[in-house]
Amino acid sequence: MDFEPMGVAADLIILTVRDGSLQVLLIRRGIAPYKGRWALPGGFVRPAEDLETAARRELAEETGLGSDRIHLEQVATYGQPGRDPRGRVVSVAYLALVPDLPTPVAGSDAASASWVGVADVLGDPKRLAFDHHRILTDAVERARAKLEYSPLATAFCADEFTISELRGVYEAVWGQALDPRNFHRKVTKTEGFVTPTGATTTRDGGRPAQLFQRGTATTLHPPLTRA
Amino acid sequence: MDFEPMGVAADLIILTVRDGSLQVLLIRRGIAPYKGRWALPGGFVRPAEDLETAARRELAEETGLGSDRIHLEQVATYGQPGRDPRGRVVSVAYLALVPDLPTPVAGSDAASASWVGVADVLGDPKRLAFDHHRILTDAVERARAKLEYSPLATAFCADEFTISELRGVYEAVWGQALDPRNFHRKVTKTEGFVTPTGATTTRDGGRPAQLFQRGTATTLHPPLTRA
DNA sequence: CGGCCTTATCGTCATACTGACGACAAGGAG
DNA sequence: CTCCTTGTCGTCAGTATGACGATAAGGCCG
Repeated sequence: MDFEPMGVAADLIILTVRDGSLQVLLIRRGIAPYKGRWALPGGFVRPAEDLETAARRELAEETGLGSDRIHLEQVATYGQPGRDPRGRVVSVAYLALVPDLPTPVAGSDAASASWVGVADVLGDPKRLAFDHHRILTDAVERARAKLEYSPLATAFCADEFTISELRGVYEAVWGQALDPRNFHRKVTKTEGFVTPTGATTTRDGGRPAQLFQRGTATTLHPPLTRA
Repeated sequence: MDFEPMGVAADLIILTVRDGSLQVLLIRRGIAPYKGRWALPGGFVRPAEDLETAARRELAEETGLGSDRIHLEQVATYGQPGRDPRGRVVSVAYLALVPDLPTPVAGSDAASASWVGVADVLGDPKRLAFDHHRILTDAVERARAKLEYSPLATAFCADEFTISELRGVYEAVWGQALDPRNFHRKVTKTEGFVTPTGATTTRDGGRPAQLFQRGTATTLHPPLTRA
């Protein structure tokens, strides 16, 4: 064994859909380097801790979401020398998709954490500390791609949701309007995507809509398509 | 900065298609731990080295393929405590797709490296050292998935190839026969997938076949479909 | 209460793509 | 020359998609 020891961190890209737009949870750094800049939440992996465990711990610390039901997946690992001025740090990025939280940022240990529109952040490559702009870019692209062929959009929704709410997720993530009628047909006819609960709601206004929950499918055949 | 230093390694899943089957390059370990067992090639990332640079260096050492044209992509990172009995080692896995090499394993520094059928290896969870069985599983699934929506299959082919050779790649990777006529139609009608060179060859026997090279497309719309 | 607004949901139709498979082309082997 | 092998083109029916009309069923307001 002859290796250079390095720091290993888990960084989180926590996405949600709020007010019709895709938003990411960022923290404002209180200390150098990049003091005062926005950054993705994250922290070092502890000695006896698995990578995903570290990511879930950070997620719980930042959002209060300790549930195992939160969708969390590894996106990529970034290890360019010099990406962290403090030393050689390799960062494993995890993507978390959470529903619109009642409590914006509960139990956060970061003094200033807040939801920021993804479009705004991606539009300004200098907004984020470290190489977090690239990490966010990659993570968002992953999320966009996965909506096509997986039922992952439901991870942004509450346990029960209407088809329009689900459509709202697609529109927010893809930044593109979808035809309500074709979307409805596609979603309800794709085996295992959603299952009706039998109940209805009028919370979206207009005619009462059926409520659905996530189905059992893990992939969508055939996929939904972006423009 | 308060972190536990860890070793960071780059491991390679080098895949090729030979004799109609998907094969992976493995080395037989000469030292403990797991002495005598098969393992994925790999090694520690050097202090001033980027992760992908480390992976390309290992690839060149194992196969003699130093070309930038070899397709190399990061798959995932594995960091379970205890996955390496020597200490805390986090491993970043890279998937490499190479054409059928004239020289099987040139310039290898590993005494015994060889191509092994992926199906055989995956069928025996105890064949590989460390958590390499899982890593290989993930990498192969990534490769299978990417053939659907990207022109990546061409990475397994020489610069010029026939449609049947390309089909052979799909059949080997997916382990499934495809209809030659429908495959031909699909590939030649998908914009930017392949471009004819104008030449023909009879190396596959039968009627002379047109030769093609990779096109410029990066994704296939719509994708090819597995069963 | 009745009309209007909003969203939900169903239906139609032309077009595109796919899977199954017939048919013919064009070399090589014997 | 004939057969065998592989390449390439075509046909046809079934399925999915995009565009969009039409109707359903609540809430709101006067």
